[in-house]
Amino acid sequence: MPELPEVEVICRGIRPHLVGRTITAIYHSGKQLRWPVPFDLLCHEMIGHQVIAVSRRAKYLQISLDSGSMLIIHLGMTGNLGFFPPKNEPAKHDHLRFTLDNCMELRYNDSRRFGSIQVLKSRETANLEETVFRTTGPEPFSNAFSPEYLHELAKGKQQAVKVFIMATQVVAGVGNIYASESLFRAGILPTRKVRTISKKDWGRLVSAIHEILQHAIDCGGSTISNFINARQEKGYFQVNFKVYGRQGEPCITCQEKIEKISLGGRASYFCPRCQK
DNA sequence: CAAGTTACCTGACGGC
DNA sequence: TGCCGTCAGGTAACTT
Repeated sequence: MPELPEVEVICRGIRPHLVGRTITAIYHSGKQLRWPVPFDLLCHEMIGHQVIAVSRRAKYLQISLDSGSMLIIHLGMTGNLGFFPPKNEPAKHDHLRFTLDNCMELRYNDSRRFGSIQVLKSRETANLEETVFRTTGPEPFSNAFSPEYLHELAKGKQQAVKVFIMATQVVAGVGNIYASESLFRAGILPTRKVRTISKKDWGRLVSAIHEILQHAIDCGGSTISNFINARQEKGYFQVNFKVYGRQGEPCITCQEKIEKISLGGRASYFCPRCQK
């Protein structure tokens, strides 16, 4: 489900309801996510502790506790978080429920179970950039994500640019939808080999990624099938899709038919006239 | 090495 | 109505 904008929307949505709250109980469906859920550790590090911060790095949510420990949550393709009164019956695929001291529950729902939950003890939360995020590229809104950085990293590489910008080692948080949309905005074909892209075009792409991601965050993310924010509201960026899911339809700019191809095993959409 | 493919899992949808 | 194949917002572990 979520790319960077959706994770950011969830992060901002849950933060005011979670910071300052103490976890009083945790329930687990018993089902494994991407990795087994470290349930005993989760209970030990969280129950009786207060949440002091909620943040995002790449597509991961970071929940910091007053014990110094940290919960790192990835939502995979179909994961979501929301608050519910405990008397509400848990939904199918609610795999974790965190009861709070204000009698609400934070629930983690994930039908495909591609998401993950990690618990870091206090001494493991220092230098996350050298440990957990050692192989994760810069945030797209950071200064490190520059045309110079991309141009240097692309030297000698044969990779298609769409596969390149979706690689988490290159830049964090750009998934399948926003990769296609950003390349359309930048006027670059998704199949272009990265070694052939000029620094000027990398500049266009960096700007396009900034604009697309920011617009999507402002729209509350994209809701394709089931994305909803912490208040159970849908995002509406999907009405702004210019190429994603529009194969066969006319390009918004030139009326040429939008094409769909597969790159790196992922559906990729582009305008064969506007993108070069 | 880089680059391409497969696996993980459930649900929705289209064709028959 | 249902059965089957395909596809889906991600990522890591394979193979080539």
